[in-house]
Amino acid sequence: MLTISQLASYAGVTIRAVRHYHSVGLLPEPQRDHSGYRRYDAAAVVTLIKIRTLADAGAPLSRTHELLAAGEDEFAAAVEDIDRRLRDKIRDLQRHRKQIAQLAAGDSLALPPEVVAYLERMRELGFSERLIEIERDSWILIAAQLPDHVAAMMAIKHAQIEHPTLRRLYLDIGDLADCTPTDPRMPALADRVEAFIKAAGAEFGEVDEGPPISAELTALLDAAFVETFPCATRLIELLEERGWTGWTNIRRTDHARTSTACTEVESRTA
Amino acid sequence: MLTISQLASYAGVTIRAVRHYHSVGLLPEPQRDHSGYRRYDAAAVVTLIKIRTLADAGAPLSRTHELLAAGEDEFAAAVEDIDRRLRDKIRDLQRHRKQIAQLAAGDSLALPPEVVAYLERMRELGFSERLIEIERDSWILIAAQLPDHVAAMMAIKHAQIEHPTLRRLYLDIGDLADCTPTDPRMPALADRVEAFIKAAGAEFGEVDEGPPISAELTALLDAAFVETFPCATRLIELLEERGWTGWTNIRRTDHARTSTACTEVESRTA
DNA sequence: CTTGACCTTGACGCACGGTCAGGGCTGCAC
DNA sequence: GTGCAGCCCTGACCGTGCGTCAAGGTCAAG
Repeated sequence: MLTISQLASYAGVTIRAVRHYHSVGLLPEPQRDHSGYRRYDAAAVVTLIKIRTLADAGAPLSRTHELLAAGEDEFAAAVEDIDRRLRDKIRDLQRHRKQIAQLAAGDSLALPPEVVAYLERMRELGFSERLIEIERDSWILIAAQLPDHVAAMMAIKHAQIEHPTLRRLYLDIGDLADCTPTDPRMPALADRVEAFIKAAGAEFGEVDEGPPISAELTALLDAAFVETFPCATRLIELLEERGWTGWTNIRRTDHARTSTACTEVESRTA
Repeated sequence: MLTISQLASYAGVTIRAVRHYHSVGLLPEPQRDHSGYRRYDAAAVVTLIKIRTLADAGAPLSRTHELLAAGEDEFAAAVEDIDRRLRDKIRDLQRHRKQIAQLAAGDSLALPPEVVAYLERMRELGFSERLIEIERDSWILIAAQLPDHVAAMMAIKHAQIEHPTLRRLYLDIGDLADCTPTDPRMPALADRVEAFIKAAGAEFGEVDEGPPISAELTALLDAAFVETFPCATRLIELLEERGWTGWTNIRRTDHARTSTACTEVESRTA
């Protein structure tokens, strides 16, 4: 007769596992000797090895219970089921590996590669880190909501950033990082923003269907922008005096014509 | 400002998950409004998306914590580490799948295919089910202890089973299933067992090195055998009268020459 | 005022044991 | 006899990553 540790070592499991199987009814409690110790026979070893075989093969313990008692047909069906779930798990893990592989540096965390490339380009062109960060965070949000539209929007952004006027505008906005709302450069900046929007509207015409950035997301992006650039509040005020509302999705105030899709995207600077 | 449900839906997680991240310190607790509700800003969405990105990629939450704060180098190292563990997991699961695939019918549970084939042959030859069961269980035990020796032992067993004298002996032992220790056939059976062992010893000569079935395992197998065939106790007694001890590893009593490896294996009938 | 949809904290549950804590038994050496 | 090492016992908490229920408080609309 075997003690619990002998049983465990025969089957290659821990004593704790044996007692666990007892507690869940997988392995029947054996007789006890005069001092209360469990005493096992060879059949217990066999049962335990079978349990481990099933468990090692990935079957949940709960099913192991039925499987030990099952006939050939049920058993075969159950094996197939377990196998299917193993396949699924493997597929998931392989997907995880691919995702992990794309997580190279900080910027690419949660971002598609087009956006990473765009942020790289911003760095090359000397944009302020603060501006790049808010841009990155904004695109994380957008990519999470509209993954299928990111590529198209990015193409436009890439084109824009090579446009000298707009680039100059971005650089100057980046310099506003720590300025106060009363900074003297603000009115001129508002004029330049307005001029650019008008020019863009004239150049690309009007398009009603644009990327469906929702009003809520727009508000969130605006809020993130003013959070990063406190004086942006003032800039937006100045633009409202000139008849524009919003920032991410900047438009003519109320009765004026709605902006085009292109200006929507083009005017996203943060 | 966002409520917890809005935050959760932006990042594609459940409210419960958000609160869980708070509780483990992954996501900082935001401000509360006048009625105690949590209020989030865009930065929280970004952090949450990053957390999910890492978690979806298979990083454990505990590490996610560090990863969010890590620099590029640590991050790259950590990613590699996670990837390695994913690979390991995949390898394990694939091994599980192979094992599962071998679990076709009852006999093969925890048994290598050679043994399954042997049990099949026993069935074909008309051995009693009881004998086949104890044989199967014995081999489960042996395979668990000495997986590398099973193939060699099985080769010998396969040869033995085709030997007419031994086969006849096995068949008769199988018929003892429900007999009493006083069954009149016992002495003759003991004589035949002895004769066979002697013949086998003469035929194969003596070999000192055999498969290392330990004394404990031998005792266990003997115990399992007498458990299944109660009258085996009597048979072993009769053999002891004739100068033999044990069963699985049957040998000359004390001073007599030790058995050869071949007889050890050959005499394993259960 | 009611209703239903939201929010809060707290706690249990899952699978599979690991790891104490607190105590008893056994056998061997001194 | 006594001390020690090495077994054994039960009971209970720990960890993962949340799901789910309980028992409320809050908010906006009808």
